[in-house]
Amino acid sequence: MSQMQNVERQLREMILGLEIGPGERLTERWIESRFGASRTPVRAALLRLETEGLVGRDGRGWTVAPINLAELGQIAVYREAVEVAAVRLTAALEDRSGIDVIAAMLDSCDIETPREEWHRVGMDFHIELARLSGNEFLLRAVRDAMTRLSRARWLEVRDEKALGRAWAEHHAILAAVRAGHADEAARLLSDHIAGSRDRLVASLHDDRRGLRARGFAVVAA
Amino acid sequence: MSQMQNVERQLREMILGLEIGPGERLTERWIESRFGASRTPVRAALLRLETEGLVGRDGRGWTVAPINLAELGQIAVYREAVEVAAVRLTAALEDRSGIDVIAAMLDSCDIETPREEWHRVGMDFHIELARLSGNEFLLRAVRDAMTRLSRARWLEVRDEKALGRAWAEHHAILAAVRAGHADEAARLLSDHIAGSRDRLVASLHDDRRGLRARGFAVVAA
DNA sequence: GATACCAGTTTGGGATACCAAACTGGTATC
DNA sequence: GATACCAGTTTGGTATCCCAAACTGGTATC
Repeated sequence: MSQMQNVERQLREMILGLEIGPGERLTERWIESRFGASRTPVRAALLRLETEGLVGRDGRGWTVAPINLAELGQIAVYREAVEVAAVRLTAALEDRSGIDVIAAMLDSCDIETPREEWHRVGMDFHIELARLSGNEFLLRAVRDAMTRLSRARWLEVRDEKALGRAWAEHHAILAAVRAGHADEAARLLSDHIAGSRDRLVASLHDDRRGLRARGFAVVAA
Repeated sequence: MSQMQNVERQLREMILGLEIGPGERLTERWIESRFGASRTPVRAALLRLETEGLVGRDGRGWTVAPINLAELGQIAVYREAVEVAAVRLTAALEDRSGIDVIAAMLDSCDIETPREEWHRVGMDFHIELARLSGNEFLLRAVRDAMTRLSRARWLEVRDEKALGRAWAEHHAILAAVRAGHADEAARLLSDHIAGSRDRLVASLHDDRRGLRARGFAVVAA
């Protein structure tokens, strides 16, 4: 594993895990000493994370991307477009057995499962569903969107009822795809994404003072 | 203008302009001497062009991305999803006056216009149409798709009839969006993209021997 | 007290030196 | 003639050094 990949992976995990807060300033020298790498791989890692939208430039200098409520709305529109396209492709396939693997993944979560695992599975559901389409670009788009949503979803206040509803909606989507009902799957997926966005933005909007108190930059919608 | 931006821009232009052929090997030292910059900005530029899909890694080492016919098909599906979503958003806007600017851009091309300009306008049409939606992610996706299609479209053998048909289809799409007919605009755009893909892939498939004779790597569908 | 200014420090951009792995071309061996 | 092998070269990965611009904190001036 090269130093560049090391720094990139660890820095991404620190950002997604909120160990470095949204809006925080980053200096190449701090990262250098933090990970024991020189500035060359550090700069390469920052350039990659910039294209993922996890870090941005602040004039000269780097900052961790803030939580941006307006952006969350735009991402919802974007992912709806690509996820619906992917699901329609998948519903038209002859071999849709990949669905069962995703269903099993959903079922691996129960009341005992830690929140972190629910979070991961909730994102992987959409990524793996897009993968079934066989289209690299749709898959990449969904993965990119989920990465950008990851921190916001982690900060969202979700009760068990919300988790259960999402779980049921995911299963309903799979059932429609499995049956080859493209229109129904598309409708269910659209509704799921819209509802998910509404709850997410509402939760973060209500919580924005608390988030800012934790030192997290939150850009209003 | 920083050296990194300089190298990135010039190298991108050389690749898109086919001054460096698809599949060709690149060495950091050659780029360094070619543009009079040191390896630091050269590496930064390569990392960015890698995310654009214009260069890729070949084990150790860099290569200009080959022309990939299978990829062209996947990109068509991807751009149809995002462009249709963008056009539906735009058709639902109250202020759709931006349409007129795009129409004027189309009309700036006539029989005297050099082929290079037709090529640019043909791509900018789709990019500017996506921009009107106001969604940054849809815009970025369309821009990315057009960048990846650029070289293939340049290599496509297009007669004047084909150019005229594309021009007419573009105007028809604009008219539907201007009238607020989202479904019609979506249908016209879908058909336009599918037809464009079919002609593109067919042309390159027929020409693949000639392309390879010019030293261009062409990956079959 | 407000402000303009200045020296010292920090920071990203760039250039260069060094290294290990991969590649190349030739040679010795069978 | 084919092949295994070895020294020399190339190349990307990394560390380090230098620089100019931006920032900081304090001070002198009004």
